[in-house]
Amino acid sequence: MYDILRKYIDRVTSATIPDEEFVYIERAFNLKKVKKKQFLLHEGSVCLYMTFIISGAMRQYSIDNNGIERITALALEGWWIGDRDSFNNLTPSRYNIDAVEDCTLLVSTLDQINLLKEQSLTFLKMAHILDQHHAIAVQKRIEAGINYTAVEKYQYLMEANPAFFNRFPQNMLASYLGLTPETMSRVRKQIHSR
Amino acid sequence: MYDILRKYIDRVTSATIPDEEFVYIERAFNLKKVKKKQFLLHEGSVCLYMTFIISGAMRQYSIDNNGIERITALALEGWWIGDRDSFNNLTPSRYNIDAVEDCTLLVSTLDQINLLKEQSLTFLKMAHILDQHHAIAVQKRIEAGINYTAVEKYQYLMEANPAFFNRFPQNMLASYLGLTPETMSRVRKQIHSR
DNA sequence: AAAACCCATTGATCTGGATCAACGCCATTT
DNA sequence: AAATGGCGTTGATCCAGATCAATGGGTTTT
Repeated sequence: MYDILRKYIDRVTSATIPDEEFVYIERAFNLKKVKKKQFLLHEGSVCLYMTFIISGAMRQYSIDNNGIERITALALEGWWIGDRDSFNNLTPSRYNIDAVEDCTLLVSTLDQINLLKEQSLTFLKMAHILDQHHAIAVQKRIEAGINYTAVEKYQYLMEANPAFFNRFPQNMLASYLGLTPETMSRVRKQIHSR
Repeated sequence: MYDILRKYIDRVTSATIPDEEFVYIERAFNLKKVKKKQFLLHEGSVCLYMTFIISGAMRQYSIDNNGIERITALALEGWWIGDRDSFNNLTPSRYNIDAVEDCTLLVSTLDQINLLKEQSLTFLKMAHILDQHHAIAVQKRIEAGINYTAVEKYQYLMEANPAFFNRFPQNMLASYLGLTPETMSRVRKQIHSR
């Protein structure tokens, strides 16, 4: 299990993490399995874990004033998921996180992560690089959300995260893009018939 | 000039940076003045500077396929501005950055920043905290862009960045929110008449 | 001080995507 | 094998916000 995380860290940092350093990482992360539809975080409670997905698919969403789900994040194996704000500041989260497929996870608490950042320079470096990647990806998502038409949003998702289309149902993708399932369906038809 | 940056770092890190460490920071940043409408970055060229604004107001924007400006970022004194993607990866930027008011800036190159992160642990810590803040702020902007109505977007901006309203013209705020100036004007009227 | 802009405002019209409604197809239950 | 419920599709209608157009005030330019 842990070797998947190990390979991931090596890849992100373009380095090979030494065994004696990886020991700290193993110690900081706990294995956790969740079944489909099981929750990792409930709205109103503090997000206690930063999670690395070994296998499976998860989603993060909030419930708006009209009671409908707004998906804010989708994640597959090799991705991180968690509410950064709640996790770092120990404040109640506005989000729910649950499993879309059965998942194998590696989870770590804030204390464990903070300790780890002091113990492993490689992990600190990885965290920093991830923040950069995150900032860039998120920048594009902002522009898509504000400026793009429905068709452009669909195309942006196909380009940015093609894997999502095989793993998440249409209605979740629609919610993630801020579209209704009906519009999503029509866009899909329009694009594939060309 | 530099003491403004110093106070900023102290505040963000909740610490007092020692003199001997701050010397490195002074060395890494250069003072730069730009007049209103002057450019700091042109679309197509690499973003060479990460910029801390001592005084003044700046904007970042791109030009869409129809030739209209899409403002992606607005920034005032005490804020950072720059295209992270282009800056870190030395790739051509899709954005323009120019001054909305006369500005006094502290700028630093990628090499200088990287060196500085090794020299000053406080600066590294600050960069890390800023990334956290950025991630949280940006999360809200994504949700606003995707889910909010025009009125809600206006309210979100009033809450998140009230200072913008005294410093940037309405049409820039409209572009930043993904609205037309006309809609912005109507929303404004509607909200203030209540 | 005129001219030329820039910017905000208001009105009229148009349209992309939401909403409402109905149907059919699979999967999962029972 | 029947029943149930989730999911995608299609059609009809509606509406928030865009677009088009005109006006006037303020500020910068000459």
